[in-house]
Amino acid sequence: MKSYAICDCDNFFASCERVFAPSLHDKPVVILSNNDGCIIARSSEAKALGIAMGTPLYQIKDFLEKNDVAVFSSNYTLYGDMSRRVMSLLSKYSPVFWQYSIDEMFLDLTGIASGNDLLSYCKSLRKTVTQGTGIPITIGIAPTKTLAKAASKFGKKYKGFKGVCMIDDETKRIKALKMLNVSDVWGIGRRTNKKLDYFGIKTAWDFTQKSEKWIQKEFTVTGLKTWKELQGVDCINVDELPEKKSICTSRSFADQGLADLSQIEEALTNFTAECSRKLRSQHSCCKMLTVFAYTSRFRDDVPQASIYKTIELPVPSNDRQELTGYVMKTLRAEWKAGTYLYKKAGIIVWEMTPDNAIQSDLLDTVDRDKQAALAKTIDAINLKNGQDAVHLAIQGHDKSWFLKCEHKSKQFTTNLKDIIHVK
DNA sequence: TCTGGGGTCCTAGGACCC
DNA sequence: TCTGGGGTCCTAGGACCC
Repeated sequence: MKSYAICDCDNFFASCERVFAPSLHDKPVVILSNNDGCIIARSSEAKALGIAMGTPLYQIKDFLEKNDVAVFSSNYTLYGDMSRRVMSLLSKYSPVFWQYSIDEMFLDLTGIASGNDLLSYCKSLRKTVTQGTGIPITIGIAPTKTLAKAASKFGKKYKGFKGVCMIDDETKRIKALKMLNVSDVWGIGRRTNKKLDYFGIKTAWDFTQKSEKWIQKEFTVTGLKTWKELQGVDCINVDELPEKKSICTSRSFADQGLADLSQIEEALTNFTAECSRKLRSQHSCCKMLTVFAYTSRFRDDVPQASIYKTIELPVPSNDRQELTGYVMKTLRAEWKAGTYLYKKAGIIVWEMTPDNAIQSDLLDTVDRDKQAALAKTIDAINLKNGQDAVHLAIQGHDKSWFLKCEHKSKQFTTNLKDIIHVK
């Protein structure tokens, strides 16, 4: 039998902020999305106040003030760095691990220990992470990943588990399934839950009592995988080091949005720069590229428009200048006459190939070696002097379209000038 | 007035071919 | 002009995750 552990940071973004603001230890904390738009993370105290995920800030601004809630703009540099510290500690506890998200990691603990020994192993792991980083975590252990996720739900909900919950025999499995709402099962979302509700399926246990055939018919292969995993059959496999199949860089624009082509051009050029950097960092080139821009779906008082155009590159690339050229050409070709307030835009790249295996085109006139050398040099300069110290002219420098973030904490861990002073 | 960003996987349906 | 079915490939969009 397999043993998987899911290690999940508690209220990750809020916990990161609290590491550097200890006075907020028992206080409600919320984190805002880009543009300070809506709530994307909450401390347990904030959850207890009934603040829902995704609530627009303007709707609850007064409520936050009244309840003395600490408010932060998102600081992804800080969260990314804290995540790296946590993941590095976790990965020392098993040769087989898989980082599932910024704040979660699966460990394959098969054969490392079992029963009470496995429990102690994970308790010591939890202590190491909390002491080493200041971030509290919860660990769920079970023979399948879906059951491990369920175990971590219980670990978070019931304090008696002290952050480590294990489902390792039939009695515990059945008990857990009967206590678990089917909507809380990993892989069951809102829509599926609605359908399940219609069939009178309330708990994970109810779900597992249906026949395999029926599940397959109503919920396709995805539902069937979840069904099997809940029975204890390990069938969700993951790559240990997954290469991304697509990379997306997109943003919403502040306030009403942007109307001018030149502003969207500037924004998209910056997104392209970021996207090409992500491509180069995983040593990939992309063959396909999508450019998109939308007006706000929440507004019916202004005209709506959307641009969504995919192109195929003659030769796969990860070069900023070259990709920018394609993006500009596509945007200008798709630009719609009339005045529209674009609220969001971005680019997606996919169909990746390794950057050392590019099949060049006979008609390709670009000197690929020269291009790669230039990109490498610019990346090195920017690493040393700050992102986009060297940039394309069209990227602009006033960044008028750029993000609103009025409550941002400092880069405590990644910028020397923001380091904490000890008196 | 203000409402996130970045992923994966699956399927329905259109285009095309025989 | 009428008449059919089956296969593949592609893509937009849905559903889910954090």
